[in-house]
Amino acid sequence: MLLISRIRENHEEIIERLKTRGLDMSEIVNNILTVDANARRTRNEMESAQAESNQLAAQIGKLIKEGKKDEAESIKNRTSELKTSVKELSEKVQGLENQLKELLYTIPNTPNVSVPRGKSADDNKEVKKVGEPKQLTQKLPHWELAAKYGIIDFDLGVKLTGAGFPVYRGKGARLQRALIQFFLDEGYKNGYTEVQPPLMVNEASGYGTGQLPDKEGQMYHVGVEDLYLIPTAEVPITNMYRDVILKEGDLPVKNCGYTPCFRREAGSYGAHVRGLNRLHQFDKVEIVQIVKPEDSYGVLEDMSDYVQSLLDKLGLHYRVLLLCGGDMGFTSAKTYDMEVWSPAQEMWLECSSVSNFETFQTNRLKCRFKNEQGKTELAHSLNGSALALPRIVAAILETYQTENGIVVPEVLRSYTGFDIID
RNA sequence: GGUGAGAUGGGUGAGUGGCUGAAACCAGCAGUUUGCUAAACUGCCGAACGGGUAACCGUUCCGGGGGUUCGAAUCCCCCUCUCACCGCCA
Repeated sequence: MLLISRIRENHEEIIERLKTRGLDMSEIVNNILTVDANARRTRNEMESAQAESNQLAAQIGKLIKEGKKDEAESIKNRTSELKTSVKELSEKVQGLENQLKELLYTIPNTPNVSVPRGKSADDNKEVKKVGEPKQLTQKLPHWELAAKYGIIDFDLGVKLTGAGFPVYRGKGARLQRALIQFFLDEGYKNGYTEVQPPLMVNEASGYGTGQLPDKEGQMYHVGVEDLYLIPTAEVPITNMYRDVILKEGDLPVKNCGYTPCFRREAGSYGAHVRGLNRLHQFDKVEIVQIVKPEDSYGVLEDMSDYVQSLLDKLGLHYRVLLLCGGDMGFTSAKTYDMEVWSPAQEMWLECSSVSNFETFQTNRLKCRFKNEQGKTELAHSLNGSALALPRIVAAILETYQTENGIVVPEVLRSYTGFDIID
């Protein structure tokens, strides 16, 4: 949620920035300004009525103590008048403030100045490409390799649960576990504190990171207990800092965590969801940072570099995209996507997304810190996948396939305990 | 699932109708003093919103919502959550 104070001060600039997303929000922004002015004026009226009423109530108390009952009674008439007008005004204020909130919820984050204009993925800017597409003598897609070596069983998952819930077995399961461990160890080496959060969250957490109210349909809902299965570790890990005032010395907060992620992915179908490309349950290691505002863009680059270092170590061909305004998430001010090359499908697969949310999340979360002047100030929040497993597994299987089997990348061997899947 | 207790500021925890935005203690900040990785003493120390250049002023907030009252942390109703004991159980 954008800060109302920022809209008051810089509404022209905000409208301009939002054009980067291909949106014209001028009408809504102007609407907000009117409603806000209205709400403030009404609130002022209400507060002065309350102030008078409070004062009179204090007087009455005093008079009663002094035994001047008659005087007290005469003042009571005036306070009951005030009481009704306070009630009316407060209802009006509440109405206006709700209206304001509704309007604010509809405005996405303002893209940073470095974000390119654009409407769709076609307008994303490739900022880096590392490696070359692997030249393969055999070129089987990962789902065929998975079947050939018996490491991932999609049909069995359908039997147990449904499409999008694969069963990993044998070396497939070990490879999964190796990747998770590798990513967590790398995170630890880079100063991230590991967290094992709950896999279900309550409604308040859903609102905190913005999954609720609009993206309700994306999450699995456990009705009996009214809880949601997490779509990403970002939800519980970021919500740890909901309603928290950090000390300046606590920043930067650097957390990483492995969790399974659950996504309904309603409406997805077709060839691009084949195999591991899109699942309802998948594993991911997430990194989250809470930082001082002036540091957040430097940290975004650090996090992006860190994610790239993982892909480098795995020896995969990848590229880094700076997302254009139209392709960025609602809450992000700047996002880099990392896409890994799938040599058999001959397409790029998104495997990480690193974003700076500035105060968009922390405003709703009320995640603040006390700055040097002793003032509480909203922190900036960032997160990124480091990394999401399925597409990495797909890329590894396809990239390292040989006639003799799939060669395990060097860095994983101490974790897997084997160097070839055959 | 059953029974009982509770929800107060960064933490512990007083407070049963006006003098309480809230005692005390701890933590934190500033200073004084003695000086060796510290003690003693003094002062400050919640948040949000609005107004003012500022000092400052006003309003709201004691789990959430509603009610009684001139006046509610304190009384009444509803909800949520937490804890303890019992039952069940990885």
